[in-house]
Amino acid sequence: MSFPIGELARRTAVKVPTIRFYEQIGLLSAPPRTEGNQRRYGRTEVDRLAFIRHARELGFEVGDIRELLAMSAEPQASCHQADSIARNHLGEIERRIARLQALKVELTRMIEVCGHGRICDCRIIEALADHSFCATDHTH
Amino acid sequence: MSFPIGELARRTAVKVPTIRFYEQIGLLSAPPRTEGNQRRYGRTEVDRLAFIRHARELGFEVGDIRELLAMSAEPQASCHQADSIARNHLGEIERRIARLQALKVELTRMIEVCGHGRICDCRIIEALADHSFCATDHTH
DNA sequence: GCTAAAACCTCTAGCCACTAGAGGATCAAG
DNA sequence: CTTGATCCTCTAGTGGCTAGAGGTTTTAGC
Repeated sequence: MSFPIGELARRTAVKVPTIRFYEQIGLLSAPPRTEGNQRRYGRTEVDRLAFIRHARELGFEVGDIRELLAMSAEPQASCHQADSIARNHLGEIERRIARLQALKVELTRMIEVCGHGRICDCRIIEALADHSFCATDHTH
Repeated sequence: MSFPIGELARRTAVKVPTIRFYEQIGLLSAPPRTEGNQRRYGRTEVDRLAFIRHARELGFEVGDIRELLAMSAEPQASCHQADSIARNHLGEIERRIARLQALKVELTRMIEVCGHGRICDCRIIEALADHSFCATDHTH
């Protein structure tokens, strides 16, 4: 019914120092303590921490998670905001994918033209030195 | 022929504090100074910094760039190492793309099932709370 | 009841690649 | 010789943890 931090870590697959860190930044509230000052957790914290972990795995930032948690505490409110956070995040991920794919094209091209000889003939170093060799715009 | 840090920043589109930071971590060597202790740069530094910037834009880490710079200083050596750094980096990018695409699938699915009603009916919050709703494995 | 080991505690510092700001010196133009 | 832009160093902050020091509490076995 009441267990220490290591057990919470095992149940949620979140490391012990990370749990303490989440408490420090206010994602988890401070749990009751034993007389000897050790944290004791219950079922509630397992659920909340699993939620946090899952959202982090999906790439949500801590700020987003904070808002999502606040929303889930108000089940009568509109879910419009949750939807909007998720959509923004999706947009961000799509932008990252696009950028990485541009980089991939460029790197592949660079590697293909490598003569596998000496540095002085190598197009990799040359391509890095001169942006004008590039086909795509990979500036931030 | 010899210009201050702001001019180097303008020519390479690298910010002034970043240039000083690169000097601090040894990516750029310390340039000569005026009597009044201000840095003065020349053509060499423009090229080197442009190389660094381009490699960073392509997502290479500072450690990689250090090695690539060392290689470009030895034009007679084999370019095998440069090739290997670039290939590793490409692999890393491909892994990141794959992961982001899995996240995208999951997020899209989450957003589609949002009922646009109240939090208590919203599948976004529910999906975040329970990993078993997920179709793909997006654990690290 | 006692001992030993495992788990817990707090606190500080480190990671990466910068970025921001304070507080002061120097430079170039007019 | 003044003014304003640019330069200097230094410290601290960003995000999301992770690692380690140095010490205390808990728990299991005897």
